[in-house]
Amino acid sequence: MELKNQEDQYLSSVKNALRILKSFTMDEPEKKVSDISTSLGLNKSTVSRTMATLASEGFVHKDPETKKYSLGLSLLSLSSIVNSNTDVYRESYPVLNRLVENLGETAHISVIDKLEVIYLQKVECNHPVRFLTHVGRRNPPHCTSSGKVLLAYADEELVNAVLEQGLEKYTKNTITDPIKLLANLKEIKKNGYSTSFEELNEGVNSIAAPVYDYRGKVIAALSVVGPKQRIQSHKVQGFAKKIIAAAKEVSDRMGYRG
Amino acid sequence: MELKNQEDQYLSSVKNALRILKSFTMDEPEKKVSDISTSLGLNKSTVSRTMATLASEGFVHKDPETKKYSLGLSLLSLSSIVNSNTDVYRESYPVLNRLVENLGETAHISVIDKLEVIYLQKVECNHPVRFLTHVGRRNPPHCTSSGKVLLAYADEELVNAVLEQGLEKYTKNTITDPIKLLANLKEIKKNGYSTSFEELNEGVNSIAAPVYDYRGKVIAALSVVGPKQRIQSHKVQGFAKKIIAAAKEVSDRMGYRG
DNA sequence: ATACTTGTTGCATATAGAGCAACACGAGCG
DNA sequence: CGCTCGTGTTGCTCTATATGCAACAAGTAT
Repeated sequence: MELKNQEDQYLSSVKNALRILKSFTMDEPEKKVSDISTSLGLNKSTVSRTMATLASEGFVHKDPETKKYSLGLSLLSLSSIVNSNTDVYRESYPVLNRLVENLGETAHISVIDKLEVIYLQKVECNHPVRFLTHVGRRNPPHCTSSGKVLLAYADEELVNAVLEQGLEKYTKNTITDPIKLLANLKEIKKNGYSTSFEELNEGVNSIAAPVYDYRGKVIAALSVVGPKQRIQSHKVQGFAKKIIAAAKEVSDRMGYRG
Repeated sequence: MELKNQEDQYLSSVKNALRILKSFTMDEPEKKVSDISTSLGLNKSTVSRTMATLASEGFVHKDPETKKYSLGLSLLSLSSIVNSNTDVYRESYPVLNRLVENLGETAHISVIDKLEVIYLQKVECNHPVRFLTHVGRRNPPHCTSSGKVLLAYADEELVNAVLEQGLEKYTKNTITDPIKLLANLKEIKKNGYSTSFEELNEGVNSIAAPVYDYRGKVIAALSVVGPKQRIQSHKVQGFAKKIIAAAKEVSDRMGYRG
């Protein structure tokens, strides 16, 4: 008998519901039944009934006036549980706090999930903020300091998968040549930290260092982000030293011995 | 024909999946298939297949070593979208920042959802923190300053529903007598702010004020929380004045004219 | 006023999903 | 070390569910 199709073993109506949830984005946080039906290729009665079920458990909320759906507070509740169980989340918090006070810039902890960088933890500086990042946000790995440091220490197959999905150009500084990216990753591993100079957003620079677990595996990145006026090229060495030290401290608290 | 059972119109396999997700708690962030099967009354093969489907979309994660499931990062991503669409979340942020700098204590924005208080926004002070609250956390409304201020301005039917679900005692200061709570709510409405003196957690005090939307409806609470050594009874008037002013400012930014 | 779009819901039908049983694997115990 | 028990997976069967169609209601646009 032929090998079973992987998709055949999943519950299709549950899949529908999850795909509907994931269709909401920052750019489109409110959606109509008909829009979802069109974009996901599902019958409008299917979408309507699935939405009613999601709403009954608080996963979406229907605006009674506009009839549009948005994501519901049950997701917020569950997300607060996601992190509570993550060692790096808890152990990094005091370290990020001190780093932010020390450097005066916003700091994050992030990991790679499904070929993207996702921010688990954020401690903000006192400067007026522009919501460039936030916990839960996903970003491409090839043009963020977090992403590049995680790729530098990652398995070759993860790196290859990222290269295969393409290196999208976000600014004039984005590295889109695979050969140049691989060279950059090698340099990052040598330096022990990575940088991104306006590679994802104009005017925004960041520096990141690897966080190790007790087995010596790189499991997260600790990064600092700010405007290029405050994170200038000539300051990078001093910032990097402190960021590496902070990442080392988080690693130590994770049971790393190196 | 008899009136249709409300539950009959929901998709049962989607309901199962959502109930499984909601079964995870802070106290039990990791669960086994058999535990979920027992606690939710579902067949273990049903739970197993539902979990596999949830995992395929990143809503849960299976630890390959322990075989235990925990909530996945897709929930974190989606939760970051939940708030981006909330006016009070965006408008309150700079106000909370200034208040925290001014008072030196942690501040929140919260709302009532399904008879519970849920924290939408949190700005932390520089004191060592104990993770008493976090965004997404739910708390009972009858013994938190946020909850009490929201109840004070709420419809009678919401207040009655809260009374009907019972007033659980958390500390020796928790108000468990409905008559006393209603009297307290009346006083809160008169004063324009509420307090909680160790009513939910020992040693923790908080003060909250109502946030209005453009129609003059109370849609959120702005609160400040800290240890009783720093938020003492004799300081409440001074703190309350600043908290009311901050809540007023958020209300103004929401289009409130009052 | 009419036409169109959207969302809901009754109904029919096909199949998906639930549950059973068997199996594989690992843990615990004697 | 062998046996027992618990856990999780998966093949299979059967029925109840979920999907889609069509009709309808309501709102919007012309």
